[in-house]
Amino acid sequence: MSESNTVERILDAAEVLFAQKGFAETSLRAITSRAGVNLAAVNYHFGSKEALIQAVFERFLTPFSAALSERLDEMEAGGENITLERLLSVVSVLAMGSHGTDPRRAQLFFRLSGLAYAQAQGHLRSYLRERYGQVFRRFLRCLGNAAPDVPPMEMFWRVHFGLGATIFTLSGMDSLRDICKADFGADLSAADINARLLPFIVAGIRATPPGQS
Amino acid sequence: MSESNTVERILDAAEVLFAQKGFAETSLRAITSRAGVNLAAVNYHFGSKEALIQAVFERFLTPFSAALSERLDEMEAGGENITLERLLSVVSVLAMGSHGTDPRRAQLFFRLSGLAYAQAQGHLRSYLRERYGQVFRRFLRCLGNAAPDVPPMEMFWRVHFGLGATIFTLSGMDSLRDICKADFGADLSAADINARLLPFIVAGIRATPPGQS
DNA sequence: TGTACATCAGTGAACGCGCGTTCACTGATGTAC
DNA sequence: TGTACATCAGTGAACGCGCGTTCACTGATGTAC
Repeated sequence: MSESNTVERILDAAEVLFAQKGFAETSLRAITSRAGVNLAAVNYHFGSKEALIQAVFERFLTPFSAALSERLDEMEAGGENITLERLLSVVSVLAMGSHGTDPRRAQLFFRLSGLAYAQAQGHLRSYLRERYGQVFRRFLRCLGNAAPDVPPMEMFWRVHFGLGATIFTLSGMDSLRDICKADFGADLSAADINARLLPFIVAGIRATPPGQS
Repeated sequence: MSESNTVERILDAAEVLFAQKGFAETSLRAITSRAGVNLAAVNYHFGSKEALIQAVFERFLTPFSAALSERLDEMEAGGENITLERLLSVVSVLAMGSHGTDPRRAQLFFRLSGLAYAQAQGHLRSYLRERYGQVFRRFLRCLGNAAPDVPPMEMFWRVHFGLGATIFTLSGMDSLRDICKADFGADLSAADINARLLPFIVAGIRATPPGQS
């Protein structure tokens, strides 16, 4: 392998611990000790804690956004009529599957995204925007084509509403699932929750915009 | 006043700084220096940083949940038909207005809630659940009555989806508003965004549940 | 009315601790002549 | 083939810093006799 094993182990450990506790609350000592590597290795390989955080996101998002781009290419080339449901389920499947087959990875992904939005002082947010903004805007355009009744600006907000519902729910999924089990006796999987999210978001996006008949 | 001025000033400063940076990233030195009080005053009045965090939430949520309870009493006593739109707009108005008339306060509230969900290691989340869970469950029951076609468990999830959309959007409102202004030339107020959230959530909650005709 | 004591908000300085980062160093591997 | 040097992943120990918390103390106000 061209990448050293140490780098991967640091990223694995950081991913889990950041998702569990947050960025500021996770020390490099905790990460390196979990990874079984020397404390100084983080600064040796990444340069700083901040750069490590970005690297964790990059390892998640780069394959994801590449796969999304590719799927969008295929769908557009196919000339088929691309529905809202289709677009959202493609994203959902890619998010769940583009990091190996471990569904726990996908949950980490959403937890980290939630943290990133809540905590990031700017460095992370602007980095993500610059790095992945293009794919995001393309996806937004596809959504607009699939729901031509919704004006672009309305769509912009509704996508963020849906993103918020997704990130918030999947980021706090464990405790919500516990409550659900205690109150309703139903033991839901991540896929079950996803299946509930989709119709909610589709209906929200399709809602009659305010100030329209 | 029975409460000392120092206590209020600490809470004011903590509220703003926590919302700006997060809990771990905000030091007691930053808070006390902004408040213009002695560093030791936080531990004197609150006992610890953790207790200060809880106190910040309590000052927000206690008047809010009391006002919500009261409004629900009124509505139920009135015998009127309580619609989904009505319920959600009551919550929205109370959240916006129950902390004086300053709309900036409401935005802080959502930012803090987002942080609480993302960061809270448990102490804050379980504290909030214990302290305000009853009002929340009552509100959930009202929603169930207003949309009898949605099964209780489905409603549980959809309310959290809507909560997620709200908290996520209003918590990151400033930067989303900037993007919206840059991309669409529209300068939206918090009230405008709220007006867009409401139909999205109502439509999402009313969506045909999966596995139903 | 005067004195002794209790209470309490607030203070200034220091405490020990864990943090991210740095630095001189090791040892293995590759390269040039 | 042998030797000298360069590169590079990784290490162990220490650095200085900012953190939350503690503690002995002050000064004002209230209370008992």
